[in-house]
Amino acid sequence: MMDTALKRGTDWLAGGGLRPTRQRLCLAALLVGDGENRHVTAESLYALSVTSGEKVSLATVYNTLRAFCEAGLMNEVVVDGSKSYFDTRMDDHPHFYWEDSHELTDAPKEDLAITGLPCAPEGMQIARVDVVIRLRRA
Amino acid sequence: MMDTALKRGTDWLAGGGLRPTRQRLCLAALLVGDGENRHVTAESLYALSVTSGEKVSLATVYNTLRAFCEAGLMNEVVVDGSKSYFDTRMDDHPHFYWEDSHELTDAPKEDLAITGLPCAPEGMQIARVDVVIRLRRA
DNA sequence: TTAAGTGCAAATTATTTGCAGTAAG
DNA sequence: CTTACTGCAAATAATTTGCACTTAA
Repeated sequence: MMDTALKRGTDWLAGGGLRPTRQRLCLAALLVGDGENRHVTAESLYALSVTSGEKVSLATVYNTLRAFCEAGLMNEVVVDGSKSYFDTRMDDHPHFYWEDSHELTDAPKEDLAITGLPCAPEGMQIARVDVVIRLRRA
Repeated sequence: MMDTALKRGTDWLAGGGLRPTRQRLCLAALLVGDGENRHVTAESLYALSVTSGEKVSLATVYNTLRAFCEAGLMNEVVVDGSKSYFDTRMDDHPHFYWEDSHELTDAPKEDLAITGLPCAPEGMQIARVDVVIRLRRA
């Protein structure tokens, strides 16, 4: 009997039309295995893979995260000039960025709305609107 | 008679309580000399200094931009994981990020409003809300 | 079989730092 | 004077790439 995390990862990969290699399955299971959405950096996902016993090389983690984004399975979120965060949740939603711990989490979307968004300039379209709520210790 | 750009730069520096060295005056004049607000990267400001004839070393441009931010004269804006942008405009306002040219410009603020912003979690306060409108060629 | 995927180590890019020299107060 | 500031070159940090090897289809 196939464990749930692995199955979820397999399905998720298939959804992106990506070839299910050992390393991709491992990372997919770590990312979506519990059905929750997750925010990682290349470094943090690499650490997870090491802990899980199925180590994937750091370069491959980078390449794989990029592949997942290109396949439309994840989004890259930019909050901090120094690192890239990757989010398994695909709908447009705001983020909390914890300035002291450098962590990224989802912010409740429910009631948030942006009104009076400027029109895109001539010949351009709005690809996405990123909203990052920066939190500081009170 | 002191030229306007230089005077503006001098006043601006004084406002931050920073010692007016040759290099800081040069960069300040390039940044606020025309009274407009401006978006630069360390690299682009360095290039400007070279063109202006008053070259400032790249490392000093980095250190100086950082000093200007700490003095509350500029803000760092994060849009792209690979570079840091610095904005001379200090009020909270949205930005346009041109995905193909990697340029950052101000978006009209007038009518933009965010409603239903989630409350800051326990013990935290909202330091800032960054809104980046990503533009793509239509 | 065969093109896509992988690991490693070396290469890049953006940024920071150590330190000896220079200048502002 | 004396402490902050500067420039350079070397150091870091995050990410990418070249290339020989492995593996899914």
